[in-house]
Amino acid sequence: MPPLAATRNSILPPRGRKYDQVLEGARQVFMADGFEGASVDEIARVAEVSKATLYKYFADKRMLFMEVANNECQRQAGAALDNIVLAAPPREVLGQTGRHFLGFITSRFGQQIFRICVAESDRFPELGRSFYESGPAVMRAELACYFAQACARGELVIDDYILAADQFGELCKADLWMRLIFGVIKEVSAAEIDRVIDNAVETFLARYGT
Amino acid sequence: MPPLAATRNSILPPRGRKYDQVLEGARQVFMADGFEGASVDEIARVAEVSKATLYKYFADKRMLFMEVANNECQRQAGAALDNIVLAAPPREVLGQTGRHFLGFITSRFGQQIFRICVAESDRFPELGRSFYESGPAVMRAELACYFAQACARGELVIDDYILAADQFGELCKADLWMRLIFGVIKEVSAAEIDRVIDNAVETFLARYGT
DNA sequence: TTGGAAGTGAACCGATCCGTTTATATGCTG
DNA sequence: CAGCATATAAACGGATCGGTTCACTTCCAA
Repeated sequence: MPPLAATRNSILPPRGRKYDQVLEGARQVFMADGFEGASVDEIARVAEVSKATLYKYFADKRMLFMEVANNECQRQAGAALDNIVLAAPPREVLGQTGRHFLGFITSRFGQQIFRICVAESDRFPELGRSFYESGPAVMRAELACYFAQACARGELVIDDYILAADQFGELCKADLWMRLIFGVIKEVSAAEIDRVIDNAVETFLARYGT
Repeated sequence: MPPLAATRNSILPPRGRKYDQVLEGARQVFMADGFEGASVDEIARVAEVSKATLYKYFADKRMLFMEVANNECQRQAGAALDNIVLAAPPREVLGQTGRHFLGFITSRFGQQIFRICVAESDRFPELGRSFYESGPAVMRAELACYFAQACARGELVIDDYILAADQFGELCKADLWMRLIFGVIKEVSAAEIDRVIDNAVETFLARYGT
């Protein structure tokens, strides 16, 4: 599509502020092409905004990227583990949590944000940390919190909640994630997810269950 | 070091062929800067070779990179798990293997090659697969092989060797690796490694031990 | 209506980089 | 010494990209 930019935003009245347009366009392009791969011109085009306007709101490409990344991290942290039922028995909680977790990290979106964070964490040292704090660290804390309560109820026996949470998280990946990241497989079937999660729960409870 | 290229290779007689110089220079630069970050001029400079010579041996930058990556993968696969003693008891074998594995993936080199494979597996679809096959897949197979023998001796009870191997590999990371990749921590202490590995073995044997 | 802020499109600058070319130098072989 | 393949330095072409500038338009509020 060479020119074609004649779509105009005639339908929508004033529409959201230009700032948001830029952010949304940047989100799309960065997610699709990474940091280096994304060109500011393309972002401006997708955002249906002139490059001059873009640079009125964001000092440079790095700042724009950081803003997008932080937004994504926060959004993701929000929808993380709302549905954890602290009173339910371990087997059920672990299964649900694991499935949710695995579902996210194997999603197209989860993969892409991980890719970018890994690739760009040299250029943006804060990016990796920020992502970790608002992503994996949150799940770890929530899970540890649940473990504490389950232990109090005598349903689990754990000395190091944090390490146990880490172990469960890792068990849920069980190579599925590795093969996805490296493109050995393109997607995972529901059956594979079930098998991995069930076995993760089984192994976890073998150690920590009562 | 601006010019400084006056070192000349006077000391070494004919030295390895120019081809190898290029490959070695490319290895250094790619490992340090990634694919996009590495400039061909810098590679030629580090390799102490003219750019024209470089392009006589390699069609383009991508080809050169693939060659470097494949070499690294093979080299790494070789030094993988030579020291696995198939007759030793599980607790010992798992501990040693886990320590070796964790040592590699937390090393500067292991981190860097992982970074590059992740970042560039869009551009080079074969790269990720190649790395996986000659890296994680090898350890998985070796471990599964050991499990089979240990089961035959009644030391372990495992129905799915592959999945068990994956689980152990994941348990060995236990968030340590994640924090490294994202730059949350810069290096891991020996004590942390011991703690993670010991707990990985413990959890694994709780499920599969006899 | 008017004036100023906000937005636009396009051109432009400087820098980087890949890959090629050219003119020269070096070293090996007969 | 002659001849040829190989290597070198340096420059260049073509392309991309980040970021700026500028002349022009649109919109809104006083």
